[in-house]
Amino acid sequence: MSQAAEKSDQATALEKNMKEIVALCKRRGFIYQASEIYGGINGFWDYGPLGTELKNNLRDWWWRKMVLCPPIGPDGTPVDIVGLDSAIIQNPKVWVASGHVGGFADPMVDCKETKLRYRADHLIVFTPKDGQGSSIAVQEGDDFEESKARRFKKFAGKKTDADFEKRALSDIAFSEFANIIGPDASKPGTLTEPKAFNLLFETKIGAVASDDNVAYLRGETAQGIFVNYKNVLDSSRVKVPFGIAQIGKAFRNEVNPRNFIFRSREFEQMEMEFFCHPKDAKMWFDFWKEERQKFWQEIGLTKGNLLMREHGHNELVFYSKGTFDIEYKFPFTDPGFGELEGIAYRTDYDLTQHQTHSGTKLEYIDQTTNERFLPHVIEPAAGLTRGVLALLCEAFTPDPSRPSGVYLNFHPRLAPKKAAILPLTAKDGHPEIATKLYLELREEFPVDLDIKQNIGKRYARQDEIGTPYCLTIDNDTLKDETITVRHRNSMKQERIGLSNAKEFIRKGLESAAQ
RNA sequence: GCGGGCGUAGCUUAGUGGUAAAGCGUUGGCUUCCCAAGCCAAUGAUGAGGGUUCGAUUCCCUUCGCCCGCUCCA
Repeated sequence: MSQAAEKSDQATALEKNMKEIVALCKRRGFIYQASEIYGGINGFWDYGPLGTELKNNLRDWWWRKMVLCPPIGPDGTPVDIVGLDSAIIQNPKVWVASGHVGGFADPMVDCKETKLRYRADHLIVFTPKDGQGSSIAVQEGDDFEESKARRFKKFAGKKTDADFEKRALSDIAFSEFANIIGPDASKPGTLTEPKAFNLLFETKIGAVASDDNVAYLRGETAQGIFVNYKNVLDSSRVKVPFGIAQIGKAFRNEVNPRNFIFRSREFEQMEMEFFCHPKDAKMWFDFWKEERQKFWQEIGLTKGNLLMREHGHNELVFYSKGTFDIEYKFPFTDPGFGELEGIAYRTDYDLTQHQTHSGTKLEYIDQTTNERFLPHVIEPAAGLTRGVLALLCEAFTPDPSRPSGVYLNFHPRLAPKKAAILPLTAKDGHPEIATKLYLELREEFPVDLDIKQNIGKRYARQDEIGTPYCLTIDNDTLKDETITVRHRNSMKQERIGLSNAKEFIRKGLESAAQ
C-alpha cells in the first residue's frame, strides 16, 4: 500500500468501518457485487442467501405494518390500505405524464475552466440589454442574492439590475454561450453545451428494436399505483381516505452510483400512496410522518441515528407542498445523514397529470356529500435496499473480546436465522437429537443445524451472521431433556426445556427493539 | 461526468523481469462436555485486454471495478 493510501485510511477510520461491513457482507453471503467474476458492473448488487432473508424480512415487516395490519388513524378508525403489484414496464406515456421523460430530464452544463457542473435550469443568466459586455450566470440557491452581488461587482461595471434581462440558461441558445461568464469562472465562454441526463433506463419492446417501440423501466413504483388508482377504486370497495401500497424494483441511471448499495441503479422501493380529501391532507401528512418514524425505530434503528429533516424550498419539487426525509446516520455520511425514506405531500399533481394525459376521468365521488374531487396524496416512500443497509450498519458491532471480533445485533424478527441448533459433540447421540429439533423448528422459523467443528467456531459463525440464539444439545439433554440457550449479545447461557424451544424463539421475535 | 488513490486466494498481508509465500477462512477426516483449541489432508490468487521482452504479477497503454472529493440524486 502506498503512503498516500495509508494516510487516507488513517484519516477516515469510518471508511474503514464501512470496508469491514462490506467485507463481512461478502464473506458471510449477504451481498455480493453483481457479475463479480466478469469484473463487476457499476451500480448493481446481488443478494446472497442471508441478504435475501434479511431483505425479505424487512419487506414482509413493512407489508404487515402497512397493508395487513396498518396503524389506527388519527380519528380512531382503522386505516384502509390495499396492495398492488404493477408491471415494471408500462406504456411509455405514463412516464411522459409523470414528468420523468422530458420534464425531469435535467440538462447539465459543465464549466471547462472550473470543472464544476450545474443544472442548466438552475443557472440564471443576466444579459445586458444594450448588448455591451458579457452575460453573467448565477446559480440558484440559498446564497443566490449574495453570489449575484459578488458577480455583479466583479463583472457588471456600472450596470445595475435594470440594465439586464434575466433568463434561465436552459432557455438560451448554445450560440450565445460564448458570451456568458459561468457562475465560478473568470472569463466568458467556458460553459459546455447542456447535456440531457435522463435517469430512466430505456428498453425496446419486441424482438425487433426500433425507435417506435421504446419503453422505460420504472424509475419509481409510485406511478404504477397512480395509473391503477381507478381500477382499485372500482374493484376493491375502498373509500377515501385509503392507501395503495407496492413493493418492488425500480431503476435509475444514476450519474454516480456510490456507497455500497446506498445509491445503486437497480434498487427496491416500498411505497404507499395515501389518497385523501384535500382538506384532510395536512392531518394525514402529520400522521404518516409520526408513523413512519416509529416503524424504523421498531425494527431496531436507534433514535440517535435517525433524523427527520424537512426539505428546504430549493430542494422541494415544484408540485410538493411539503416533504420530509427520514434520514439515517450511515458510517459514510457520519456525522451527516442519508435518506432512508421520503414522506411527501404530492397534492393532486399525479392524478391531474394522468387524468390530462390519458383522457380518463379520475375524480372521486363521495356519495355521502355528493362531492366530486381529485384526492390529494401523501406518499411515504421508503428504500427497501437502503433499509437493509441501515440495518446492517446498525447491527454491525465490533467486539474484540469475542473470538469473531464482531457480531450483528439484529432484532430477532429481522435476523436471517432465528436460531442455530448445535450438538455439543458429533457423537453420543447429540446429532440425532439436534436433527430432530432442527426439523421441528424449521417448520416455523428459519434455523440452522451445524454439527461440524468445535463449539467455539460455531458460536463465532453465528455471531457474524447475527443469529440471536444458539441451542446446544449436550449429555444433560440425554438425561433431563433440557438444552442450553446461548445468547448472541451477552454470550450468556441459560437452560431451558427441549420442548420449550419453539415458544422461547416465538417470545424472542415478539420482543421490543432494544 | 471531472479530479485523486487503489486492484496478489473468501479475508488480511508478503514477494519478484525467471516455478507466487504465509496466517486465518472454507471443505473432508480424527479428536473434543461450551466460545475460532489440537492433529492430518484438501481447496484456492496476481481484475480484464493489449504492448515491450527470450520471458511480465512486476515496465508501458487501454479498459473494468472499488474507495475519497466535487457534481448529481423526480
